[in-house]
Amino acid sequence: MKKSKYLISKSPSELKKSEVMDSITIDCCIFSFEKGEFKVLLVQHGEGIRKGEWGLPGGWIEYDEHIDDAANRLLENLTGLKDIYLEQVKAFGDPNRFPLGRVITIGYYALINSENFDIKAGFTASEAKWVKVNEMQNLIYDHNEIFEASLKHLQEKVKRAPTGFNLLPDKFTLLQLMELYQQILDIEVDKSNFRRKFLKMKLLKENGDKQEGVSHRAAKLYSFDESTYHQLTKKGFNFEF
Amino acid sequence: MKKSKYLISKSPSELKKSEVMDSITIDCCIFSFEKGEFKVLLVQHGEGIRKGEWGLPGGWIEYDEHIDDAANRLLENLTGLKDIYLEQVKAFGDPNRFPLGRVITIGYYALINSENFDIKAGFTASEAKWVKVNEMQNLIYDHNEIFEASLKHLQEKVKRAPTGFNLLPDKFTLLQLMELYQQILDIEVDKSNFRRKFLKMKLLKENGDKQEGVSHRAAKLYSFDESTYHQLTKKGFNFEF
DNA sequence: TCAAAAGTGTTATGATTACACCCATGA
DNA sequence: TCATGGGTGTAATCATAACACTTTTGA
Repeated sequence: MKKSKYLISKSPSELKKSEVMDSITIDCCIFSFEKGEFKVLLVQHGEGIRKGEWGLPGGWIEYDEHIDDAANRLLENLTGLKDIYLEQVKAFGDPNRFPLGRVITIGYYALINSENFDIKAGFTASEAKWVKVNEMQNLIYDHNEIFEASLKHLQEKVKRAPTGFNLLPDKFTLLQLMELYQQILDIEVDKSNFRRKFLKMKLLKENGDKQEGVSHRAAKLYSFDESTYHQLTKKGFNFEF
Repeated sequence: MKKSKYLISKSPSELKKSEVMDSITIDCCIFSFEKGEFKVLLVQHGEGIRKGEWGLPGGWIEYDEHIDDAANRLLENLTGLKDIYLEQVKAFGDPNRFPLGRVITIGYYALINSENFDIKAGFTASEAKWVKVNEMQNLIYDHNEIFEASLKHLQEKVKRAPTGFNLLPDKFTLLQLMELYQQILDIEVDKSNFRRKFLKMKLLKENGDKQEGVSHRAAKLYSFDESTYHQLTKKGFNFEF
């Protein structure tokens, strides 16, 4: 599928079944947390009437493809990564959201661990960029609305399930985790209280490793203990701070 | 729009722009709480290959109509009620969810106060029925999945915003409210603790009225105080029990 | 030895839980 | 007077918030 999402060359009803769905698309907020900064990936539109403007990456859905699979395919094409954490936000259906015809879009968000990610896998530097979540610019179409809804959805999710781990490397320090929560939720938390609360949950396991090459006391490294999470998942967690 | 949602007489691409979107629909869980019972509205399909089976009410989206407006229109046609509480759940996009072609559906749920609702406004008795949420039967297509997702969405919503009031009449007793929470969340709560917690929130106002015609001590009637809610809404509520 | 971040301890306050108990009303 | 639901009180326990404090490390 080489066609740009935003270039409609024929009217939707001329498209054949064997191609893609003609009036519905996917748009995706890809979040990352790199060097303590919470960011989203934007792409520059290379074709169509809004050429050069920035928006969220998106694409069409193939006729016999699950919408979740379409989002995963899009993500893999863009980043080269498989098995990314992905969640649907909702459908956006203002009839005027897209100027060239009636197109409903389904918003998704993805959480990637930018450690093993190379933006050039999908794009050259001029076509994609990371921007800080709290410094979002004006985006094409209704993409600011999609971004806001995705962020809100992630904030709610992160408060009741240990979702944030998907943004961190396998091993991380407690203060990295704390910084992550602070930035996603846009709050300040007390270090001591954060430690106590998180450690009490038994979701983290130590393996004796410590930070290396830092010019201060080396912090213990933790990893997320999925097994105890699944045991406790029924009860309903509360990650509020 | 007289066409049944589930009867596709022409292939989607033959439909004209001036009609409806051809590969996307709305399905809606309509919840009510009547005589202490938490229920959903099911309709019997009158046309198409699955004639006679039960499912959620649904319909097409017009070409120049917002999806939320489509859901509202559907709801009004069905119930005769305007300004119903309505929320989108998500899109459902399994390519095999609908046997006659590729149709993605957007799930919504509505909360109605069955006091001022007459099911016959939209349907005759043989075409629609209320079923208890905890006694759900097998439904057509993927409607069980849509129902489960809607219920979960409502459960989450009700825990962090005073949403449940939409299911109650304007004036209600504390124990009716408690019964509602118990049924939506499928939990048991302590009467005394429920009272204390809810009253401390200042979301309820008394107006001196009491129950009438009951064969036990008459309970005070409360109503939801929207103004204090909006003052406090920033802080983020916690309705967990 | 100093800065910088890691990590610990303490206390007041408030929320939650699990009870037992009393009250008002119509049948 | 009794059944039925309405409504109150209390004490133990647990969670949270706001602090001050100590430890380790490389430069």
